[in-house]
Amino acid sequence: MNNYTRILREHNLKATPQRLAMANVLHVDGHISIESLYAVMIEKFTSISLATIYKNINLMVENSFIQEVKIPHAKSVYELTKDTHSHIVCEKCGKVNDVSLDLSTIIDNATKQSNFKIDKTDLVLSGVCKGCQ
Amino acid sequence: MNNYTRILREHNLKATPQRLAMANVLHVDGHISIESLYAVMIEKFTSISLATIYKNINLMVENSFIQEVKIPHAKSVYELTKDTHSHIVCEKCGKVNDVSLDLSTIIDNATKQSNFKIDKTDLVLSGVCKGCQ
DNA sequence: CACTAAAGGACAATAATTATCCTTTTAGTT
DNA sequence: AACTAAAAGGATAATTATTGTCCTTTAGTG
Ligand SMILES: [Mn+2]
Ligand SMILES: [Mn+2]
Ligand SMILES: [Zn+2]
Ligand SMILES: [Zn+2]
Repeated sequence: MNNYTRILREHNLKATPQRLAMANVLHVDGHISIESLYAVMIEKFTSISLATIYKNINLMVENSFIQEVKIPHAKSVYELTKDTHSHIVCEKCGKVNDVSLDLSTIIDNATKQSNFKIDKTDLVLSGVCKGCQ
Repeated sequence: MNNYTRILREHNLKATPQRLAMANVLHVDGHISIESLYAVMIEKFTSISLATIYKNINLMVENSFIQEVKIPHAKSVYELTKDTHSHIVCEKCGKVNDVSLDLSTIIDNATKQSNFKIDKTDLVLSGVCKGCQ
């Protein structure tokens, strides 16, 4: 039993071929939009329904197996949940990369300033990647 | 000629009553979703079309007169463009507040790590506000 | 292998956003 | 103030994105 099968089962989700393939695409591509995911999936499952993609994406998000990343002026992408990290997106080519940044000082300041109890950060940096400069 | 009239004209946008009212709502409410904005606007302009709201929102965004703020697990809100700042949203009541945070160190680190030329940050902190704790 | 709940697929329904087309208004210009 | 051209508004159709329904198939369990 592979890794994704186990994780899906832990959330009482059946490990269907479609779901395992989705997990694999997410693993390989890293950050992918719904429409790109569908385009890749339909290669392997010629009759997969877009509804299946949506239903599974939503289930996986609810179970924190994957996460949505909202990108300025672009469609959301999805990724397998991993340790907290930030994102950097290229305004030219749209590439989305991970960046590991320590936001603890920022969170401390924001806590003082707002009196919120903060438990999550979503940081997306925008700019131009090496290749596009 | 009031302030918003002038700003709209600078962008070659006609200062219609609808647009001035929208700007005013954004000024008063701070961060507002399309549907809330429409709900407020229709009080003043009983026959305003939702298409007018969308068309104006899009025009104003294109002209950087306003900005979209994407919120995790919720609909986007819009605000008048002002100095760069971050946002903090309450997961209980949905309230969105501004926070002024110095991200320069973060940007430096991210630049080193990614080799991107960074020109914009979108940071949304999530948590629980004072009133909801 | 048999059984049952869950999931997939086709497609209808809904929600969100944009486009079209005609009328009205704005921002000048006489 | 009346005149005009371009822009914007409103009604509504069209498109796009997402969700729901319903029936068939499959995964997981014994
Ligand atoms: Mn990531
Ligand atoms: Mn703000
Ligand atoms: Zn690039
Ligand atoms: Zn709250």
